[in-house]
Amino acid sequence: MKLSIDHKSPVPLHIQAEQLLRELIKDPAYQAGKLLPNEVELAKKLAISRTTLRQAINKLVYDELLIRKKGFGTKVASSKISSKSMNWLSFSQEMKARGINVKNYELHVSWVFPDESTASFFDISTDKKIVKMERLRGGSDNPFVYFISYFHPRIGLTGEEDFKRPLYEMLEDEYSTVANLSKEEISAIEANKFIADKLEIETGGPVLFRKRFVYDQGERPMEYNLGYYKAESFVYTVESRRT
Amino acid sequence: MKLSIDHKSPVPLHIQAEQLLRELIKDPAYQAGKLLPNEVELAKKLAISRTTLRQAINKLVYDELLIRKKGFGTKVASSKISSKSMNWLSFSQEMKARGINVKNYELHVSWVFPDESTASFFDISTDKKIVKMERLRGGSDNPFVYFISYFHPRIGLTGEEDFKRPLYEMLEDEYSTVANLSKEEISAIEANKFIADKLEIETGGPVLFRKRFVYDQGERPMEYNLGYYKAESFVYTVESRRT
DNA sequence: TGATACTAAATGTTCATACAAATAGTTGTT
DNA sequence: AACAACTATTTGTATGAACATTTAGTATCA
Repeated sequence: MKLSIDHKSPVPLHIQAEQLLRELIKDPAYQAGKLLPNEVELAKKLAISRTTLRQAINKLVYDELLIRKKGFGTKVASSKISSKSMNWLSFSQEMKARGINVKNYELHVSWVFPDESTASFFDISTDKKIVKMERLRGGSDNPFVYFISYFHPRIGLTGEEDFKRPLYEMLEDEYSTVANLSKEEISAIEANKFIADKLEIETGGPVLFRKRFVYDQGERPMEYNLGYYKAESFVYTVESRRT
Repeated sequence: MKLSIDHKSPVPLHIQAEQLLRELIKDPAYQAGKLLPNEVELAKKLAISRTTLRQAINKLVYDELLIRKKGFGTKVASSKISSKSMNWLSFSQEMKARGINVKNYELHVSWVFPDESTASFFDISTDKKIVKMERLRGGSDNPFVYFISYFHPRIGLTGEEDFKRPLYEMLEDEYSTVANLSKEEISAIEANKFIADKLEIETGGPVLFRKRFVYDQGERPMEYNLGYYKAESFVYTVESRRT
């Protein structure tokens, strides 16, 4: 563990300083409430300007890892929150764990032009086609979720893959692409006619809508997933703990 | 609405700039994706240094209200109200951080007999009254969430507390009760007549429903909270990472 | 047509410097 | 002992300057 700054590295100094601080504050003394070295001294020691050092500290303050007190000092925030929920089961695995047998009602793969928001997330242009996958899935009696997935062209999907396999397993095996981070947005919406037909409910009825932004190991966007869940049949659970 | 900086005000310039930007980006043109004026020009126009202006912009970028793109420009991030770290911040604090003024439309505290599931969660009998709090809250124009909270008798609430204060702050200060673990269930449901009336929507319309089971440091149940969010106006966000 | 090279414009990084404001402790006074 | 005034330390605010890097479009050339 290097606790110094490399001025020749292409990595910006404030990023290096931030990482260094993240290591530094693991020290039990700091965890116990000891004040960090003051900014002027620390900047001098690291051979960077106070401005640059503050940039790093600010980031950690934003992230609620550090607390500053004007005229006094900076210390580690006591009870840091970590709302990391483990939600890394695939849909089919998740259902299996609940004792529900997943049935695929529809599966459709196509090449389409991405819309604005999709292109923006992938950071590509809108006039280059990408792979889109649509799936209608559910229990043995009736469908209860409609998925739409878009994949980043970087992955190299052809559209001819075996999408009946668990998706992330296939991506990992065949394309060395591993999902690492998922940002999700859950909301309640009215079913439009299309979705209502698929889920066999009434138009205007409640639907749980989940957007997933999935990133690979390099924090690069890899999948954009939309899920429309029939209300009542799906509950999203989250567990978060103060540590 | 003043869109200029007062250099004589005791309010720091970067705070003023931040507030000014929050107003500025309400402009439909910016909401539609128009780039903000570039930093050098804008700083000159506001008669502050670029460094100070960047400090303000950085704050909004961190709050996910703005998106910067190196070599190109800065624009508004298109997204709705979300509850990113809502898990551990109070509702009002979270809204405040996003520049939304929270209004309390209704507040009602009462002593009631718990129903079966509530009593079961608290592990108490159903013939002992507990404190129930109901709140209708929202923005300046209309309500968008209805909360119902039940508290474990162990806490010792009298029902006479100042519920206008941030809830967890009050519980910590007055009753030494600290929330430590939260289990949540999110689903989409149809609004029944009662909820529809409160949220000013149609009966049967979509509502995002969140159940929270909150535990204290000793993992003992302390609060049971039900939240009914008006659809479209609320998005629940979760971020999870493989570790 | 299509690839390549260039360029203006914008954000990103870094520095040195100065003064303001709050804190916690110390010193002085009653 | 209680209160007030002072002080050293530390973070907060603000400036201006310079150069790096990336982007998106334009111009050039094969």
